[in-house]
Amino acid sequence: MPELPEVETIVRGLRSRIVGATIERATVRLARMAVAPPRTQFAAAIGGERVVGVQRRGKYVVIQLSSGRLIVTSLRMTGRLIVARRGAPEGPATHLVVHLAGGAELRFSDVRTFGRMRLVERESPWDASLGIEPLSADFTEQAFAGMLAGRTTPIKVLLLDQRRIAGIGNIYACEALWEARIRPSRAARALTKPAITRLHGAIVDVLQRAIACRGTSVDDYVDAEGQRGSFQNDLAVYGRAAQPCRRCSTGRIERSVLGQRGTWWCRRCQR
DNA sequence: CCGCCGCCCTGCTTGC
DNA sequence: TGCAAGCAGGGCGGCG
Repeated sequence: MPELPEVETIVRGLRSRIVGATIERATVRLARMAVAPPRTQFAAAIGGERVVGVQRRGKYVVIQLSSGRLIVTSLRMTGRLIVARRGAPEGPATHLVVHLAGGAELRFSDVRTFGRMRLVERESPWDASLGIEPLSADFTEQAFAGMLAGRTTPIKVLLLDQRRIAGIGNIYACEALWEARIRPSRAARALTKPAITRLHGAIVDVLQRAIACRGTSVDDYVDAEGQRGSFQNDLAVYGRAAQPCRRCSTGRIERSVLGQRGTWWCRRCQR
């Protein structure tokens, strides 16, 4: 499940490998993986473009093209973006290949086929519905407090809402709430000022630590070079049902469901 | 604007 | 042991 730290790691890998390269052509093997504006063929449209930059926005990989257009990729749960030499062994479920001049290719694979690669016209407000970047200067404690004010939504559900904060997924929502000692089901508006301060800091901290570990590989995630991350070794709660809490050691990690998503937490030290 | 629900899809887990 | 049903989950469209 690529979330912000995984996508950031992928983007950094892509940046050093495909910026400056010219796109010769693309092969779309599974049509629904490639979305383009009406009456535009994705593969034909990107042929001849040059890659001028690679950015991250929330959980999206944004490849900037010389025409000013963007290739915006959503990896969802099992999507992978890997750069390889032409002819090198190919992983399973490779549904789209972008062939680059010089013999490299960008491979987009996805076992569950939920991922999408979208061609976006220049000046398009494609990310208008995405919220604040949690690692940017805009993510102040005051801005965060403003999102929570008056909301009865469980705090964990709010953390997953990409319209407010962009990039947090299930793993890091669980981990940040544990670090801040806040129960995931707590109504957002019920957080005290000290709790908001702790959670704001925990979000930034856990995301930065995960980036330093090149992401969490609990299942499918690998970076642009096909390498796994290591933050799965540092997880305090996610996927650790029935195991002792790493902080209080007497509490056992519980699993419940919030907003249709598995949620892991310590009943003893998260309130 | 807001929140909720169902759908998309396939591999793994569960239970008989 | 074998098989089918159930489950998982990010984003999006539809609905109230």
